[in-house]
Amino acid sequence: MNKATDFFWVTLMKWFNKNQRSYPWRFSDDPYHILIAEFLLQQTHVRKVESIYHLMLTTFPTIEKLAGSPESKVVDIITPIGLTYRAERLKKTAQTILTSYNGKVPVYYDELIKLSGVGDYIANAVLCYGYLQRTIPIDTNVIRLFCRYFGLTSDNPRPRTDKLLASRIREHFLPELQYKEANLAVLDFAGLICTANRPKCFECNLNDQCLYNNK
DNA sequence: GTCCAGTTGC
DNA sequence: GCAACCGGAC
Repeated sequence: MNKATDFFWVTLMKWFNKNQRSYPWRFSDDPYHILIAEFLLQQTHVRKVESIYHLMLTTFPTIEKLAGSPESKVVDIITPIGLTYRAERLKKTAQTILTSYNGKVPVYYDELIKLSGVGDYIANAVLCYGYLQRTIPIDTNVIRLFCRYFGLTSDNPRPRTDKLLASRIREHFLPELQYKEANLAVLDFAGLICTANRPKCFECNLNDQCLYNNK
């Protein structure tokens, strides 16, 4: 890893140690909990997910419960956060895990990605947070932060969907240790400081070397 | 109006 | 590859 990347991670982790956010799903490494959390979090502000995550897990404490419950019961719970088609995918995925994987959330990317409603991001999130594997789920926050700081560009009008960009980040800018913490640090930093609108560059401790701030 | 811990199907 | 999906916050 080069010096600039090293400085980025060291500084970011320093910030994270003082400012990290606390969410219930961060206290679990149960792949089922992670799967539920990531399903709820897609295209949805974390604030809103906080309020129903607990209800989801108390209502469906196990994969068996979720697979055996009527879809409408899931819809009722997630209606307040929108994208209710997630209910059908959640139930379908629970059933698949039950019947095809003996009730255990798959450990392989190729299997995860086949589940209904599970794409590249959720598959990597389950592997990283649930199975503590050395991978990074790349979402809109990761893309935004890296593009700004390192001046990465994309031909794609929606950079967050740019697969080439994602592979470049995976290849060149990943930390060597503490994958889980590093991922969370990016999410928190991007959510609190390097926000989509009106980023708080004035209170950013990375602003010295940030290409976005110095452009 | 834009954005959100994205995924899917056209 | 890209729009559509959904509700609420800013």
